[in-house]
Amino acid sequence: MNTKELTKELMEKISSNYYKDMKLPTEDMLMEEYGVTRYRVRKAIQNLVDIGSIYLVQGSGMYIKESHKDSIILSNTQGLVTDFPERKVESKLLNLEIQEADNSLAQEFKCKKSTPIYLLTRLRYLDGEPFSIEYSKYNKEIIPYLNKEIIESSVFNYVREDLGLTIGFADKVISSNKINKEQAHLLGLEENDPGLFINDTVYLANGSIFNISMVLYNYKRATLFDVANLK
Amino acid sequence: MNTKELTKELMEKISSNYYKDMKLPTEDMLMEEYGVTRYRVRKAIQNLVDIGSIYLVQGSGMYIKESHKDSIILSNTQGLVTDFPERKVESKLLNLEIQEADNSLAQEFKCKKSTPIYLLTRLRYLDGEPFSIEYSKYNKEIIPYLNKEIIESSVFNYVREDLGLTIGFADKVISSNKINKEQAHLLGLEENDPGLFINDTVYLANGSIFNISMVLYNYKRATLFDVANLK
DNA sequence: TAGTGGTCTAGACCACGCG
DNA sequence: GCGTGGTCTAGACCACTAC
Repeated sequence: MNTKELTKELMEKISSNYYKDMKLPTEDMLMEEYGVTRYRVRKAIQNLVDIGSIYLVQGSGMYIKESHKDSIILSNTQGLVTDFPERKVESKLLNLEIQEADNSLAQEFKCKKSTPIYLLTRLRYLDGEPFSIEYSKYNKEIIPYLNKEIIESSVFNYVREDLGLTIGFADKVISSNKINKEQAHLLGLEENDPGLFINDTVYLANGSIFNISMVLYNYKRATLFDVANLK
Repeated sequence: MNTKELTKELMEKISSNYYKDMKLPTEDMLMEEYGVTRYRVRKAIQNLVDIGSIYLVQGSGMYIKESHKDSIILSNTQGLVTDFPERKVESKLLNLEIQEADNSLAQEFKCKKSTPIYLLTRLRYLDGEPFSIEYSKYNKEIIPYLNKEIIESSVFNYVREDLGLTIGFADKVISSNKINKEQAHLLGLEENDPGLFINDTVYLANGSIFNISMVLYNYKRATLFDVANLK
């Protein structure tokens, strides 16, 4: 059992309330139970800490935190479909076009000028109610083909599973601002209501930028979760 | 040179543009240069990745990202004073009282009922302009004494340096909502303008909760930054 | 294929909490 | 003082990029 498998195993045990005293077994016990070395136990444990599932106290033990399953967990958000596996996610494509990168786009994507870029807008629903509006740009040299079907399910899963690419990380800038009349209409809100915005720049594992998005979340429905390490 | 010192050293070199090709030396070179083992080099590097200073590409190298020094870096925000060392941070105490924990407060703090709790409100200025309003609660059994002077500088620094306590981590829930008339007046905004909210629960390294806050940021001035690991 | 970062082993010793 | 997690060493081998 490698680190990834062990992480998954522990995540499942935690979310199914297997550890009723809200404390994990000690490192030594996990090493023994799964027949792995301390390195793997600690790596898997670190993954759980990073997503806010548990916290560690030196000399004492590893404690399970309350679940934050209704929030978007910033440190590893993989898209709505993956973030909320138990809920109904639907997407409606509002606009799709291809544009050649001008200077500004080329700079954002760190690509050559006139590289083709997909521009698209999606309205996303969670449990049947409008949840977010997504204004996305994809480098077409990396993602050569997109269609309505892919866009209305999960672009990230398509990139990973069908294109076989490895997504690396995303830079996220979070802010709040007033929404306009059109956005309000789409989300079932009023003009000038608050909007929760995330500007994403998404990198493949090889360092190239394949996606830049602005996502506007319905302020009545979306909350974000993060853990800050202050040691 | 231990991991902490090496991390600091590399952070300083990065922020002073020492690495002009925007790439760090290889792990082997850093091991040699600082006379440390690979373990420490990789730990220090990981710290830089976590705060979004650099990103790593297997087989290629370690690349420096654009600085996000004007955003609050969520993964290690230590309070405004520490987050913006080059800018002027001022705080005005609006309210300070002590209250015994009722059932609800006791549950939040995981403390006994009737534990004394400090309640305080601060208006915080960045470079002379109103930046945020902070509604904070501190467990008085852990932080036995607070006064105007401490509150108007940095409570976190007081906790660390004067009380000698080690802060562990903070859970953060981020949302957006309308602000009320009083909040608008304090921040120089209009009633029902958007507000960027963070609800913090802050733990000591020993696992006890010493601080719970709601912070309302001026939506025209504050942005948050985070890196999501998607591998 | 050379050079880079990623995973992993098998240990040792340290720092902290808790009884 | 014992048991817990934290730091660290000195290696080995793997996976990926870039040429």
